[in-house]
Amino acid sequence: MPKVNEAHIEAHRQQILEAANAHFSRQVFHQTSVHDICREAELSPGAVYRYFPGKEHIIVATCSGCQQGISALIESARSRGGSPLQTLDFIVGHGLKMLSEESFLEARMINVQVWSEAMRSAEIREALLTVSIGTLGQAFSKLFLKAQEQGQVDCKLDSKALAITLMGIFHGLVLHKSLDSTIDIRVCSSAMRAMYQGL
Amino acid sequence: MPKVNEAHIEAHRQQILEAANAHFSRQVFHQTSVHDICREAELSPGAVYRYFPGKEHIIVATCSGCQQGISALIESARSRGGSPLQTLDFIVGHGLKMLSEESFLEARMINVQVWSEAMRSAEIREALLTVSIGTLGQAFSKLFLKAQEQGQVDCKLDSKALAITLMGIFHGLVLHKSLDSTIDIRVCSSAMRAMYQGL
DNA sequence: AATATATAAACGAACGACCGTTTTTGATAG
DNA sequence: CTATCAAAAACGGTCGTTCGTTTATATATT
Repeated sequence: MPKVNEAHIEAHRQQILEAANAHFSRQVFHQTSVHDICREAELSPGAVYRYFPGKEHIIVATCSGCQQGISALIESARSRGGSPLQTLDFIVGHGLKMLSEESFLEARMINVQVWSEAMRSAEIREALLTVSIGTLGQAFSKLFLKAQEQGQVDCKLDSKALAITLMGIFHGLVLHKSLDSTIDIRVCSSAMRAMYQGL
Repeated sequence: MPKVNEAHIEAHRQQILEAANAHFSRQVFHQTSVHDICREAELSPGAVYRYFPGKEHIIVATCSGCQQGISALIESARSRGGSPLQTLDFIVGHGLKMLSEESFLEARMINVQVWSEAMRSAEIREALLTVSIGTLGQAFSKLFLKAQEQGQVDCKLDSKALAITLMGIFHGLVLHKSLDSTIDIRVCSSAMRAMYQGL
């Protein structure tokens, strides 16, 4: 058997990760065995261990991968242009809509699990701090600062605090929606807007 | 040896739970073995299994126990009296202070773990929904409603939505503080107040 | 062009360690 | 003596991982 091309390797890694994700949304990380993942990916343990050094790395890869939704949302909000407040409204509105979608149920539950894993693994914690808090927080912070310069947000409020609070709301709502998928979180948008738009 | 005193039984259960908590704040639930808990509690497995039917029950008991802080805070806020807004400010202020305390680091981390366990165990999920979201949410909801009746909060906002959002902030901040204990979350109080006090 | 060889990938049974739980045994207080 | 509690060894089972083997294909040789 000749050496397989680089793209094929990445495809296999992706295939394993998808199989892992399929299980992670039904059972928790630590209730999912490597054999489970192998069966789902239709691969032998030997093959899986060729592409990942161990179960821990599969988990870490999963954790890193499940935050692309937020990054993508910010990117699309940025490219839309408009005033800082409009950008914020866009992120809040579409963020809440995204979290409310039925198809995001699995992603939400995995996200909560990832938080727990971060309490254990420094690597996962770093990834979370960089993306989920770093990127998002800085984006929000800048937007609030700009909005304050334009007089659209109360200057007495700390832009950093506003950013942390807004992020907190999102993460909190992810948790609530994971615990009870029947609650409607889209009604929160007006409350969130009241926070930064109360002139 | 005759049957031991009922109070003694509860004392032993508490001792085991404390030993479990000591480990849970350092290692995750599923990384701490029953033997670890036994060693910490200076008890044999046989003794531990006399007071708990299994590891799962120890985890559930821990989960249920780590939400007393919130209930106590609400109770003390209620008994203080004052206007709805004052009560809210009291809860927000003292809640943030509580979360910021160094001694709450372990409790915070365990809390995040509990959320993850709720994705797996219906029993834990129920407990969380009842206390952490039910009790707290209803308390907030009533306070907002009263405040609206008194014209202290914008009537156009949905009191339920305000309650969910405010809870979300708290839970989100628990997560943030667990990931990075250096951040200052007390500055968020003004942002939180702006949300419901923006007349 | 056909065959042989080298090499990389995949398989899957098996291993060893660990974990939650049980059971056996001994100690002790009434 | 008896009933209760605790200690400790041990058990059954599972899990992550390894490794000897097989399979498949690109390359070299004739």
